[in-house]
Amino acid sequence: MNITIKDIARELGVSYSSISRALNGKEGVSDATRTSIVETAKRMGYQPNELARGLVNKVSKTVGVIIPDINNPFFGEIVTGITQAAKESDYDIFLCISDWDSKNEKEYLNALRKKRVDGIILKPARNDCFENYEEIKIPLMIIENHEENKSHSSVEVDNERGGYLAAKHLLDCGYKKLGLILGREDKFASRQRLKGAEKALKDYKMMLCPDSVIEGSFSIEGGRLSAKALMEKDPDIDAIFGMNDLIALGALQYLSEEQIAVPEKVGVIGFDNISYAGLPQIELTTIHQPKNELGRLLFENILIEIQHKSEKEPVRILIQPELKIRKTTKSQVGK
Amino acid sequence: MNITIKDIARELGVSYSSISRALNGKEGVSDATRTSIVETAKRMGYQPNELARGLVNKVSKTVGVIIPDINNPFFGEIVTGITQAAKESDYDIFLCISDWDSKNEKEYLNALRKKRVDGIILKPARNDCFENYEEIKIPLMIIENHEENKSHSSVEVDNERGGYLAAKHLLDCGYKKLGLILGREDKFASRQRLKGAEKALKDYKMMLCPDSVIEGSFSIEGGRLSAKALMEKDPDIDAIFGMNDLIALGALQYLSEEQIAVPEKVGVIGFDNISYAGLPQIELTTIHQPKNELGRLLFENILIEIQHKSEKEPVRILIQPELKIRKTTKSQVGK
DNA sequence: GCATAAACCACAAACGTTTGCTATCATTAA
DNA sequence: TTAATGATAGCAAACGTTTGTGGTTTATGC
Repeated sequence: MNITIKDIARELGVSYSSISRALNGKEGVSDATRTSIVETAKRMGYQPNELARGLVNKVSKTVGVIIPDINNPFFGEIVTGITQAAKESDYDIFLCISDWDSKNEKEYLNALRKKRVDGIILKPARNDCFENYEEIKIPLMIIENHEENKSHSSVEVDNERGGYLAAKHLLDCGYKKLGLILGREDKFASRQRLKGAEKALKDYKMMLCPDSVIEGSFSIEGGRLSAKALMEKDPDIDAIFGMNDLIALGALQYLSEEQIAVPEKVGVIGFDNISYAGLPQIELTTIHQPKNELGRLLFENILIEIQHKSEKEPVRILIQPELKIRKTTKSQVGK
Repeated sequence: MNITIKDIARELGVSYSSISRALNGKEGVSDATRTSIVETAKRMGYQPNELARGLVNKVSKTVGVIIPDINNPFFGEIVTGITQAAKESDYDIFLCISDWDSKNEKEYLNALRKKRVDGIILKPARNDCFENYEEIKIPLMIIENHEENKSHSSVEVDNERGGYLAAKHLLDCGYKKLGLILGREDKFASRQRLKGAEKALKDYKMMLCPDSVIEGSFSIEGGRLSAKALMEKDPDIDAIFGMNDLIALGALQYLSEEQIAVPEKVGVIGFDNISYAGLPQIELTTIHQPKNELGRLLFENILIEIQHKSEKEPVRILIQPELKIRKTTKSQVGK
């Protein structure tokens, strides 16, 4: 059995309210008793029961993080950023993997409510039914929020701008016919990036034909399959923009299988800049997202929401992405 | 404020003990009151306070997981396996990242104790001071336990066998002079793998010269640096065995920078078989560990320990690794 | 030496549950 | 009709904390 405040009280012959006050640095105990309490608490190996504390304080010093997939390094790095920031504030995090399934997401949301977490950081499994989040009365911080959800705070990269940068780069390289692979798991972010890409094309007086846009899944295998479908439908495509690096990696895999030269015949660009994209064997051109920083921001802002729970306007923090040119695209012409 | 059992009791005019019994499926309430209770509980959106339940039940339905680095896909996949298994048993997991630092590990261990987790799954940050774990009176499941720690259960791959398989494969390919890069973060696993490698060499009447064994860090950059140091010290080395895939990836990076042909001039083998090792651009030969399964086993066994907390002999579960031949080693001669 | 204030500390209620015990009531058997 | 039985339901204590209130001691000033 764990030793409690009462054990210490009995040991020292004082009331247990004094123990609590002494250990929490509150006034109302003399220095003498305080030190003796602190000392014997340490000697007896006392560890406060956070469940009991949480019950009376209504604070659990815990936040929940719901992400779709920890094996996607994009989320891995975000989680790293979150945990680093959390540790500095003595928070612990519940990790929940939704596997891109809103049913799981809902179940986790419920579980976290029962565990009385102070806040939740969430990447929506499906970015369309954010009405679900309304009934949660816990501070919520959303990773890549849907445009129309004005009632929750969020942190995200400027997806439209990222899409613009990617497409513009491809065109600057001299590629003529772009193929896009969207992610079916996150239609919203994908569409924003698509929107940016269309803007870039328009700048160049070009248009996207519907056949050049395809939807696949956010994984290497998904990217491979989609690239295959895309190229078989339209062999003239000479550049592929994958909505995340995993998809781009899959496209690269398909092209290598078909022995299509990259970047000469076909250029490839991704999104996220996961660490493996920088490997010398890969050298994927991509749009960089500052993932660790994103994680920190997420945690720091949920902390603020927790502290000013009452009323605070939701914030929407937008980070600027950066084009990271590597070797899966040709060097830009005329530069 | 969250609605409680008392609110329901007031609403229905029954005592709150009945509410508890009804909602937990215990006997002592008639079917009629039970259904009416269950119904209004749902209607009012009641969510039990798990902190309060934990306080009286002394069970939090929570396990802590302490790993060094979530960005290493090896741990990412283990965590995935753990969370999948945990979800099936309605457990939530606290994720803690020790960053290979035992100070952090200790702090997390303490935090988890305070939060009254039911069990802890832990990859030691330094596999040498396992005495620390003695004082924790919570069921513990160790990932790759130190040989001499007999007092805690563990799950691990047969590291010695894995090292043997790796070295034997290199020799079977015709490589003559092996260089090994150990991981300084996990000296114990590294040494076991080294031991296996030495055994293979002995089978071939060969020996390892001390200069061919170097210690680096478990990261791509660490592998690159170590490979460089190794080859500069002894340019005759024609095969590198990295103690994890990250190190091997770093070695590959160095070799590519120096334009040394892989696998013709130098062969490379890793350990873990992280997903990126199978990419067509990489095709790293490695020793496969069934990471997802490992995660499941870890959770299933901690559950058993939790349930039979009293006295149960610690178990040591050993999984067999498998050689995964790809393209960073020559094809085996005479086969 | 006494009144007053300040400092210290103990008591008890509260947080939201679970659960052993007891009281009530209806049912059944004698 | 009565006593015994069994099913329901309520009471209250407990889990380990925090904290408002009030009581006791000590110091302070006159």
